Amino acid sequence: MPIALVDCNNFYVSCERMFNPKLEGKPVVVLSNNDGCAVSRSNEVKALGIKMGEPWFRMKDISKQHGIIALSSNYTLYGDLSARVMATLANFSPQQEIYSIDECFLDLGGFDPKTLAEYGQKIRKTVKRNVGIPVCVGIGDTKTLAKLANHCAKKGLSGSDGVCDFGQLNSQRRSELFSSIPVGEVWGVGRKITEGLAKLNIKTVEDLRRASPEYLRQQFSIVLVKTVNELNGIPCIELEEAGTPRQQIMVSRSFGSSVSALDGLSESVAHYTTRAAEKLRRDGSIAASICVFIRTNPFREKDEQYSRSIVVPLLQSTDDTTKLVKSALIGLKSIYKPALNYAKSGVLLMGLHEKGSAQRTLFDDPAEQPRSDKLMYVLDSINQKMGKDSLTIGASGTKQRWAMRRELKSQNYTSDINELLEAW
DNA sequence: ATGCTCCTGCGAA
DNA sequence: CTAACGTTCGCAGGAGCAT
Repeated sequence: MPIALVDCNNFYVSCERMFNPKLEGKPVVVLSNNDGCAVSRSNEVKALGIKMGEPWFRMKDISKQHGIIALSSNYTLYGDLSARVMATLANFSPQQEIYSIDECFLDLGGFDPKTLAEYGQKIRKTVKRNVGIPVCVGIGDTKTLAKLANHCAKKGLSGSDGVCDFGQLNSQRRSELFSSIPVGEVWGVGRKITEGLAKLNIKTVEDLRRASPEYLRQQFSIVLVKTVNELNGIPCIELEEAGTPRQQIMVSRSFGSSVSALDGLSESVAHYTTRAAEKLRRDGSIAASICVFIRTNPFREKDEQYSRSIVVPLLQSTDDTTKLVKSALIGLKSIYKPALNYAKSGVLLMGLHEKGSAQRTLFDDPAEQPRSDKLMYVLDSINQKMGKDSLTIGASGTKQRWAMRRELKSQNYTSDINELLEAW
């Protein structure tokens, strides 16, 4: 059963180029939050040898030399364009799994196997024309093979022009191709496992494909065995369609500059909890506990280091921002240590379950739940109508000096008419 | 021996 | 001028505990 993996090329950079064509043909990087390090690179930047995750301050010199254009990440824009790409791709298959912001799997079972490469080209042309984003298509009998085929398509391996269909290869050609690909390119094989495999002299995809599953099970984990099966065309990882809500919700950020006082940390924690609670309500879930963490900057080795977290159980599972914030701030107070340079804080909502299934406590006030629901409904409605944080809780503060740096951000072209006009 | 919860490591984008 | 290094999610598996 063939599966396609469609992946956008240099997605964030491609989004920026769509609304600013002057960036076309030039070296462009998009930076992570806080303008920290490279998370998306144009081909020109890759050619200069700049690696994924390279810190911005360390590439400033080479950037000046080659006129690299750096941009802060603009998730409002990328999220919006992602939704357009996914909606377009949904037309090409009855079953779609949106795997990340820039890629999805499509079930191509039932299509004529001989025409799949052609179909892949049609997908590419349609997305490019309708949305403006370039994509590559990989096709294989399992999700792992589809991912690998996509890698080949991106690299232009085995004569592929943006589309690679492993179904077209006979076993001889496939072996040759797999022998030329380092094992670390396989989905599920990261740094550690690549190291471990190298010790066993398993270095290419072909080496891994032919390795003994029993031996790998003993040396590694069941996950790697599944990967090997998938490389051999035996499906072990199902296509998952949307529906199952998340099991945990994390919101955390590094600060724009370090924070020492409890006040500043409290504001940040209240703010992240507000964001997390919004996601929670969007999922239709409630949380049983909230974890709060703070930490100093491990890269500043001269600073005293400190990293603590605490789980605060809620008396009753809830999706109420005010209750979650109260608990989070109690937790924060208990782990706060004065006179340190904190670099980051965050919250994690845990023990999530469906809202309908709330366990009630013996001493419930029956009027309380509807009151809370009504308040959250009003809060969400106003913010949806008037914009994020039009109405928010006082504990988040107003100055937010800890807010992250985004000095190089482009406009919100697709979600704010004034910013679009400004860009013209 | 079995089943849980909590925590860490790993991988992914 | 200096210092400046991301975020969010799931899964596996071991430790620790209770039964």
